[in-house]
Amino acid sequence: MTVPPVSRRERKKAATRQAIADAALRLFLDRGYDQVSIRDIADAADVSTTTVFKHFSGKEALVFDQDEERESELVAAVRQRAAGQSIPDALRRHVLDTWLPLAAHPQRAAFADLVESTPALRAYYERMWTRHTDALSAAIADETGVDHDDLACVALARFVLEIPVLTGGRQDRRAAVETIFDILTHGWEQASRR
Amino acid sequence: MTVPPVSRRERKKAATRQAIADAALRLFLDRGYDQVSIRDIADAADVSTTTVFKHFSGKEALVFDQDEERESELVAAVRQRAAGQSIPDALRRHVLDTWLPLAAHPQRAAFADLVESTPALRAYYERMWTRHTDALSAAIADETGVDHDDLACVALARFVLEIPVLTGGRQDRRAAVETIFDILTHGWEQASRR
DNA sequence: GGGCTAAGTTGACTCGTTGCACTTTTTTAT
DNA sequence: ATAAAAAAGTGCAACGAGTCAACTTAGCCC
Repeated sequence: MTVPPVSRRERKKAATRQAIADAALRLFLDRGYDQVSIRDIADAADVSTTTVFKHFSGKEALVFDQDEERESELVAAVRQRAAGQSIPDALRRHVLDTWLPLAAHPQRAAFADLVESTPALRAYYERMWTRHTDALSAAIADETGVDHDDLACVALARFVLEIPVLTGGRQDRRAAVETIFDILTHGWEQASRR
Repeated sequence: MTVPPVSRRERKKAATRQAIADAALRLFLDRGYDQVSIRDIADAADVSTTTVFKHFSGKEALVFDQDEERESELVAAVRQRAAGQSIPDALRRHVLDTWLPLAAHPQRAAFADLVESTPALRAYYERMWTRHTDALSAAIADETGVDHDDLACVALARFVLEIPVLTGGRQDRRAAVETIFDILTHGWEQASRR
């Protein structure tokens, strides 16, 4: 997975970052997002408030600690897809194989509740995904051999990234993902038939 | 359009609201969103900062003064569509006829720049539209005769509401809207064939 | 050991936003 | 018409998020 930090300095840095994230999540789950101030978190992690912001870009980022690398995985899923596989199918596979397991984690229930019940976190969560629209649509356009800002590619990318939000809180997530991809696949085939 | 306020009180209220919105827009276009504080706006409109928040829910809402009634129009476009017209076609008509003229306004250029160049405003703009997902998808589900939380309906609603963001800043907006609806229409027909 | 750099601290500050207590204006009921 | 209720607005103080600049500390490298 992630390479363990080498120097003592980097190890300590990672440790404080983790301490902050842990304290934050514990307090959030305990009291609710809005009832916890940055100062509370800093105190619990035994650091100053400014240090918190040195490690995290804002209060919302404390909740979604393990982001990153999703974008590159997504782009890779398109670029290195099996020969003869269509782009929507490659994305479908990737979503089913990679995103679904994440949502299945057991302790995820309380976490999902927290996000769902806090408007600021809902908004941040949505943006987190759609932020990758440009990278994904560029990859799709490249592989399709069309212009980089081709609208059909942008739309496909955007709609795929909308999946976590749309399927969130459903009982049968797998079926939900399939439903969306049925729509996207047929729409896409039509659009690229020109 | 909007009925003129009846009582003197409502007239005055509307006047101060307008004064605040005008001052805000002027200052924003002049100096940029982040370089203008609520206190600046309050001073320019000659009211107190608390009064500003009595009229607007937050700083971002000052920029998008004329929201509202879009949701009901959208729902009506689906519910009262011409006999024999499919739901995606009705939505396509509504988007082309109602949303495109709005984007064509001349003074809209500087305004669009402001929104585009300010992350907080971009985010607010996107939420503004997707906020209507529930109402629209409920209408679609009703008209289709399926369950209220049918995923295909939610997806269609969401994707339609994504159109302003996706087509923003394109040279030929009309063509862009048509492209998206081509995708959605074909996907939808497939999904509802069960 | 000594200099360099990055992590962390401290405290003051800005800004969005809310709560509270108070005045003024408008509406409504008597 | 007048008193009471309701609504709009004001001023002020406060809170929390986030930034900034100056400083201390600790790990790194020669």
